[in-house]
Amino acid sequence: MRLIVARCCIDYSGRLRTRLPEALRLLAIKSDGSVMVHADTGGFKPQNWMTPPTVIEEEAGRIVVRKRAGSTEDRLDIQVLEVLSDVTHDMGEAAALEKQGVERELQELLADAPAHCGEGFRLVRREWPTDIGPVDLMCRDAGDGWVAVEIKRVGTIDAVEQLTRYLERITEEPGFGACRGVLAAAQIKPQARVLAESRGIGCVEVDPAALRGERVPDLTLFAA
Amino acid sequence: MRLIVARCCIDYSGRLRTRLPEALRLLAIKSDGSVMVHADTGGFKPQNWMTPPTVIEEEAGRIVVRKRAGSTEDRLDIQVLEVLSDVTHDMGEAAALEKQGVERELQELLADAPAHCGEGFRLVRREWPTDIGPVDLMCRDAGDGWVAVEIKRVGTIDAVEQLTRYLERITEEPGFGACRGVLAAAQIKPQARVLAESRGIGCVEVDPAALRGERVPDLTLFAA
DNA sequence: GACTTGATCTCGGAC
DNA sequence: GTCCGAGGTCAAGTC
Repeated sequence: MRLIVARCCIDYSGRLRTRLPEALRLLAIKSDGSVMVHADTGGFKPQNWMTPPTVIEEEAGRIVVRKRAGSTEDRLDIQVLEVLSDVTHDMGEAAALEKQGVERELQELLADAPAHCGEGFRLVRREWPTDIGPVDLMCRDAGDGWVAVEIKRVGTIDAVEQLTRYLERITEEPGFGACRGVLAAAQIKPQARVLAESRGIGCVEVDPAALRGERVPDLTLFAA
Repeated sequence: MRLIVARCCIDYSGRLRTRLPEALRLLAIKSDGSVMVHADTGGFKPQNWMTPPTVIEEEAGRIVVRKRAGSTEDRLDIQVLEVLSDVTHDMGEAAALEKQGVERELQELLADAPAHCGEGFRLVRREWPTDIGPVDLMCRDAGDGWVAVEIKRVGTIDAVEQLTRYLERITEEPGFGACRGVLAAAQIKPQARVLAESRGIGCVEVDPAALRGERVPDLTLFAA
């Protein structure tokens, strides 16, 4: 990785055009050709960047980064006015990031314990297919009625729209005339709740930590 | 800005939990408290990061970055095993990025030339207010009928949903019973087009470059 | 302060 | 290849 601290001004053209006036910035060039332009503020997002594959041309006082983007070209034109530092480090291979706690995990937990989505719910199938995408969980309720469950980490108005589209499709199929909808999420936004209730869609907030803890049920609870 | 190149392993916990095994990485700490962890590959997104405001604690072989996140805490725990470089640069103020070619520009161009959204369209108002947000352009068509125009750079299924919600509200108002909807975008996704047409919403693809070129109309076209 | 929308989003998965 | 959905989205603007 090459790290350059320099006074520079930068023009980008591609899907849009931008200009960065003269200032001190960090230019970072990764060994895979990634280029980032960072100011000393503004969080993790660069002011400008280019993802691989790139072509980097360098001459006195100027670095041009180019990339084919379909029929057109992405171009980062860096005018280097003053270099304060320019160092390169050989960093070898990086290891991949391991994640837990996202939507997929929540779906697995609720598939194992569908009653958390509603009294007496039993799982029929995960990823129930429709022609506009899969329903996360298809269940039957205590009275054997069909229930489509949409799972999100955060339940928003979009999740309600998505579930509504699924229900439109499902209720067109024979045998599903009475299919209900339930939105299950770790957190449900108030406006999503209002929209859901106005459409007869149920809302359930679930606690991932509690579900995780239940994964091995305490069978002694009902013993003795 | 402080730039550290070090062999390290990192644990993040917050909305989710992640682990990064031992490897050489760049640790960048901005003067506003932003922290980024970059490998030598993988584009502009850091493997881990923390946006301001943060609290950074440092002791031998360890950097802990913390942040209040509601009732819980975000925490980046960096075990530093070997430091190859550790430099700090004073970078002063950065200048803001100036953009052109995004949705706002497209709205301005179409407001100046609403006929590109449909034959004989005349602009009544930009940002027409409804109680769920503003309609980009409210127009009347050649027959004086109302038309709500939603503008996107890329027209997706979400844009159709958004316009549908506006139309639901507008048609509830007296005098708008016949309001039509048109989705105008530089590019419209096929599935969005299908959904739009199934709901009676029109689709128009517009070329920003052509609109830009028309901005100063060639009046001599009709002269002499 | 909460919520909504846009983004050079990025990234992954499915068809 | 194209499209759609998730994201520790981030960040800006509005209510």
